[in-house]
Amino acid sequence: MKVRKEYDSLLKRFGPQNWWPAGTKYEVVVGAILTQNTSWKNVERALSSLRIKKALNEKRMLEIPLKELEQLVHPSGYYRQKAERLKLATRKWTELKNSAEDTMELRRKWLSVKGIGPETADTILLYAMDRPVFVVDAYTRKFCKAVLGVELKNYEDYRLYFQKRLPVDLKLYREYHALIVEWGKAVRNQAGP
DNA sequence: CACCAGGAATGTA
DNA sequence: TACATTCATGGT
Repeated sequence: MKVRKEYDSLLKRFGPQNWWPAGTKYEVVVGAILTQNTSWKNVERALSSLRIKKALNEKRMLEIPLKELEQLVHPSGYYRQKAERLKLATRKWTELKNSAEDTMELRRKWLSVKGIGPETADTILLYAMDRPVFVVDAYTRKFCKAVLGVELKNYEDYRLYFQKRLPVDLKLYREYHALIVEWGKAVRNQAGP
C-alpha cells in the first residue's frame, strides 16, 4: 500500500507523463532498443535520421543495408550492436505484434532474441503490446532504496515486488514507470544520489 | 579530464 | 551464482 501511496505522490508532483502516446507501436520497439544505456536525447537524433530516410517502419527496417542502418543510428551510441538488434527485433515484432498469446509466453519469446534483455522486453510488452508488465530500470532500483527503503537481488524480484503490490492495470504500470524516471532525473539535477 | 545516460552479451571463477 | 569487461555517442 505504500507503493500505491508513493505513486499518488509522484503523480501529484510531476503530473501525467503519457509516454509514447504519439507515433506507431513499432516506433516504441525501435526506441526501446536505441535507448539501452543511452540518453533519450541521443535516441531522438537517431529516430529523426530514421524518419528522414523513411526507415522508421517494419518493411524498410528489414530491407535497409546493415551498414546504412548503422550510420542512421550512429548518434545513439553502440551503433553496430543496435543496428543488428533492430533487424532481429523487427523480425520478431512482425511475428508477434498481432499475437494473442499469454503475456508470459510472449515475454519468453522476446527474451530469446539476441539484444533483448528484461527491461527492453518489458518496455515493448508494456508500451507497444498493451501488456501489463512492470518495467524495472536503474531509476526503479534507486527509487526503491531511497523512497521505499527496499533493496532486492535481481530484475525479477523488483518486477514482482511492484506487481504484487499494485492492481493489474496497464495505464498504472505505464505511468508509474514514467514517473519513476522523472523522479530520478529530478534527484540527479538537484542533489546527489 | 572523468563520468554517465530510460542495458545486454560475453567471459571468468 | 556473482562480478568484470565490452560496446560508443554526446552532454556536463
